[in-house]
Amino acid sequence: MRREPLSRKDVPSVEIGLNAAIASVHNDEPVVLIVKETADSVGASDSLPSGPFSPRQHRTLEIGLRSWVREQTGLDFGYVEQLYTFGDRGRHARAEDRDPHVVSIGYLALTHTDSADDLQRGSWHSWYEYFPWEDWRRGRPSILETTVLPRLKAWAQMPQMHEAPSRPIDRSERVRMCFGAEGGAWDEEKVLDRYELLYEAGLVDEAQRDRPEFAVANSGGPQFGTPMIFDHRRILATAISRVRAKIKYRPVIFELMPQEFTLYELQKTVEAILGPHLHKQNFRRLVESAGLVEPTGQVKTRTGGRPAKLFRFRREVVLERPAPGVRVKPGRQL
Amino acid sequence: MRREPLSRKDVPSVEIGLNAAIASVHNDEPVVLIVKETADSVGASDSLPSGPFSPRQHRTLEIGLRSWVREQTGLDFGYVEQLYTFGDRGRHARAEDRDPHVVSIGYLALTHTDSADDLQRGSWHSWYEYFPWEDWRRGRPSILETTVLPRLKAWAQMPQMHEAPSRPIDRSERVRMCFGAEGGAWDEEKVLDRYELLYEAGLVDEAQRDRPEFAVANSGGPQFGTPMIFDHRRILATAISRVRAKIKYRPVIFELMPQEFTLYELQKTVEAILGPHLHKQNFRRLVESAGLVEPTGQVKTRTGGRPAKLFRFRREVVLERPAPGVRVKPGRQL
DNA sequence: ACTACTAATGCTCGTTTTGAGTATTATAAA
DNA sequence: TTTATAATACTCAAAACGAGCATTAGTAGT
Repeated sequence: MRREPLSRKDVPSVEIGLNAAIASVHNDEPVVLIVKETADSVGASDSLPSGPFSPRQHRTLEIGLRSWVREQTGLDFGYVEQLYTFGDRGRHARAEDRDPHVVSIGYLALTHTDSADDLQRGSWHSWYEYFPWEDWRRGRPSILETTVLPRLKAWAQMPQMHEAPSRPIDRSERVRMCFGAEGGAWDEEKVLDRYELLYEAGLVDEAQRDRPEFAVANSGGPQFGTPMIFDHRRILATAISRVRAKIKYRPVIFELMPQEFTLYELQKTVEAILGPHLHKQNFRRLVESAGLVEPTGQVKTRTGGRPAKLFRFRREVVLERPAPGVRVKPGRQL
Repeated sequence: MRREPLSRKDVPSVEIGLNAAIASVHNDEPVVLIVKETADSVGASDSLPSGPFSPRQHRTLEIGLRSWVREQTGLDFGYVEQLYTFGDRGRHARAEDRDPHVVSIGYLALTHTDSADDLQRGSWHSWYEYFPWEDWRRGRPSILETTVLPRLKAWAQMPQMHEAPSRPIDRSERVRMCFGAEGGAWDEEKVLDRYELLYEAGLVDEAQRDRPEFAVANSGGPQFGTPMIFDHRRILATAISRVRAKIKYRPVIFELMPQEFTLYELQKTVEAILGPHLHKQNFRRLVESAGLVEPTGQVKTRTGGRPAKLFRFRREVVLERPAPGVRVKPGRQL
């Protein structure tokens, strides 16, 4: 039968939280803008700039987001895109905690900053404080062998009493899929999948916060990255996944660059995001032949060697090519 | 200064609408599940299955979505993913209409159906009823030359009084970018961009519904596709964009296939989604060498020619490859 | 001024992937 | 048996890619 319009009193209404993962790169280190927020009972937690959406004051969701960020940090950013809408701040948070229910919408913003920009509040933190296992800048991070994989394997071996016997993929398979153990390839885009697996295994602090009944069995501790308030670390993981995927088919990398840059600076920025593994000459061939950049005619000296030509982003490329981006192949090996 | 927690009475709360664009393919025609809904004042409009999210009854957003779809159509689907959260049902709807404010979350579901499946309510409609300019199955659709592009070009020429003089991209550029006029390539993924441009130009009926002051100047009429209730056509456009993009790097196409299928049936399904332009022999080489499928050993006779081997989806491929999908190049020409 | 060092840039080359054919084979229908 | 139709097999050139060597134009030190 057909659904009757709900009367005014029955409209189920919820609060909407807007959250911004604002990413930048500071001398080859990928960073995110963090504010400290006082959560209930515990001390100040790392938090993304965020605030509730109030339709009376904000004409659109994005305007609301920008005004919260401005108020909390003083930053005005350019590029922003919506990431995902999460239905519960901690996925396993118990029902009695959720009244009123909060739905959080995560956004990704990209911005170029240099030391001249002053934040009123908040500070830039490396991504890898929150996701140390994602830091492949100096090769495969040792935390994988010493901590992450052993704990995950132990979890995969645990008897699973309350779960359906015919799960589509079993725990070991999922560990292999997310972390590329035993011959599987490491996929730098699976940041969210890895975080969610660690959450499900009860290893990240947020899992113990949301499900205290598992705290003893699985004490994770700080070696699983710095925790964040509510579901903010999950939003940040989503943001990192999205940037890593998106620079391959959209020219969003230039949102992180100054107006003029050398090709090597561009490569270093890409590598800060994806992990370092690009062949310098081929990278240059790639971005030039794709028409992503054009020389400004200027050069930058004091590079330590031969002066480097300066380039700028060719905005017209979006008119010419269907999927302009730094088209590095998925799943290259390092 | 820091944001104080809002008191219970001040919590700005909104209604959340859950909307499902459920896609399938019925003999090489891409279809979406439509229900008829009575909007205020006008008659029954085409609508996506949808309903409000009520946290008391639905543990997660997705569970809420599934239960509305089941109630309204009797269908249980498998694969679903979130698309986007829209802050206003019609983007330019006037403020006084939005109380309480509705935020709609769009979902994409993919399902295989055959004639044996019976819907309790609702019916399958071709995508192209709503987006005739997207129908490239018989070459470039004539509606582009006869109707869409002339009207858009007229709009691009219009004096733009109230707009900022330094718009980053002007109207003509945007028409060219979205519709590939004058040498630009047609990008089959830009379904949403094209719909939003037509909305902004006041050509689709929804624009006139939301902004009656433009109705006279821009009467669009039914040649711009069948309109839908609220922002449902925008959600459908988002869904089509997403499927068209996603089958290229994730094996979601198999959600639309039966358990066993021939390679040509698979190709026809891909072409139903993307437009028909694939080279048969190369398509076969592509999916086989990517390990996406494996032969079942059976053959299908009465194909009209030589019997075709039957294949099934190799689920293991997601463990092996970082981005398994039908990796057709972006922006191939037909 | 000359030399050593460094990083940018230019170029080559073998391999892989892709696009576009032609040729062959196994059925159903006439 | 013939014919039509599609499935399947194979070929080949062009383009893209990965990896390396070679050259150049600066800086810093003598």
